[in-house]
Amino acid sequence: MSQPLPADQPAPRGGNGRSGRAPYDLATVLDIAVAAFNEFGYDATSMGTLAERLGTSKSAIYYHVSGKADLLRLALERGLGELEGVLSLPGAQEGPADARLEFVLRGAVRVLCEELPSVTLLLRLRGNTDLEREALARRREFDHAVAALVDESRADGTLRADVDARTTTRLIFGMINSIVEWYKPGGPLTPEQLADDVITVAFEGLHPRPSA
Amino acid sequence: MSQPLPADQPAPRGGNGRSGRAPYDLATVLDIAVAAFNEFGYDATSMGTLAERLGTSKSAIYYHVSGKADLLRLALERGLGELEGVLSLPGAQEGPADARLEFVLRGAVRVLCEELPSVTLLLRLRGNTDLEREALARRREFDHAVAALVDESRADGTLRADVDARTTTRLIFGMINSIVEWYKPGGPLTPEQLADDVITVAFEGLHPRPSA
DNA sequence: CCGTACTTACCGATCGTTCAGTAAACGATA
DNA sequence: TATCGTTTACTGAACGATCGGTAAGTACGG
Repeated sequence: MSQPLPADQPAPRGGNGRSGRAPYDLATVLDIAVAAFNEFGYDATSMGTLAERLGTSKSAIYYHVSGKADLLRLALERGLGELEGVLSLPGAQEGPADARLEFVLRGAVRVLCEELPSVTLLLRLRGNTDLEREALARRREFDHAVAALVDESRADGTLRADVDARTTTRLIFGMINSIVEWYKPGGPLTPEQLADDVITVAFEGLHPRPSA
Repeated sequence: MSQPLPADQPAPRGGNGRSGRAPYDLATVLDIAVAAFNEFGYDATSMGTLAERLGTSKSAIYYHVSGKADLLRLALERGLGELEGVLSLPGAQEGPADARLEFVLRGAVRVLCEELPSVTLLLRLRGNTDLEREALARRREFDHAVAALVDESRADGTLRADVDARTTTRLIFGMINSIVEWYKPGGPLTPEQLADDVITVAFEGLHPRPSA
């Protein structure tokens, strides 16, 4: 059960024992679980709470997943997969370094907004277990790829060189990653508009430009 | 025991029962606890782990504090107090809005670096208990004060107006708050240098300026 | 009558916390 | 200086609650 990410089961229709409600599929259980993990924190979320929110018993969850860690694994896989996918897009591999950097940053903002719950979970990991440490390692690889683009852009003269490259990368990621703390999908701010704002603030700063 | 923050007890000297080691004071227990909370997360840190790191028994901790929540409360009080202190400094209350904004942002960076453990704890709260929610409310008040400075600066024309003020404030805070995820005190990067870098990136952006 | 999707009942482990007891140091007294 | 009572700073065992997870049984559609 629940290995790589089935994405969609054949849409079960029948009723369960007690009521006319449709049975849960893995996606539903996962959505509820990730939402709860983000609300209370992974460790502070009990399987009992999850069951309560699903309207079932604790053990019913174990029919769909092998355990609490499995829920975390599936969620992290979704977020990390999408994030890594940005790097393999053509816009991240062709063209001048600063254009690729902007493309990847825009892609990161887009994935953050589209996969908000799972990426939120990913960004709050503490590395307590092997599973968490593996996810953090993959996240760090993504950071390194962006850091490499920053280095290239600095060498090209399209990025300022009076601030340390490492610091620059971290501050920019800090800005982007903080989106998960306040962005509400469906609100007035679209992911595209937010990406524009992030790029504007990151590259041009808060001070008004004569050229802009 | 352990009410507002005694700051320093009269430095006990005697040995305890089992060895020649000096007894712990509240400050030591608090330091170890906050470090562990930041490493594993508050909920994932057990009193047993704390005791192990202190080299004592679980119950010994209860001689110094009333419980796990008390350790959290004391740590949050330290971080919040320092952060709020920045707002009452003269530089935050006199002069043009953009200068006050820069002063507060520099102050926030300084407090983050100086009180790294307690501020880190503060920034990772999920609001599961009344205690946590109260701390989050105080943190939000600080954010609002900065947002007001952003509004003023925009009205003065010293901050760009083509990005939403709320978004601006959040992105800047995202940048600054992310410092707790990677800053190592005692390293080559001093708090002052870091504050300079933050101000540079925030106000002037990553693109090189003709004027700079 | 078989697979699906649960149910109730329960397990051992661990959680934060409490409690009774105590060894060592200190201050006062004689 | 020897003795005594108090305070300080713990120890070790145990508490009830809750944790993640399991075993066995079962209603229902096909």
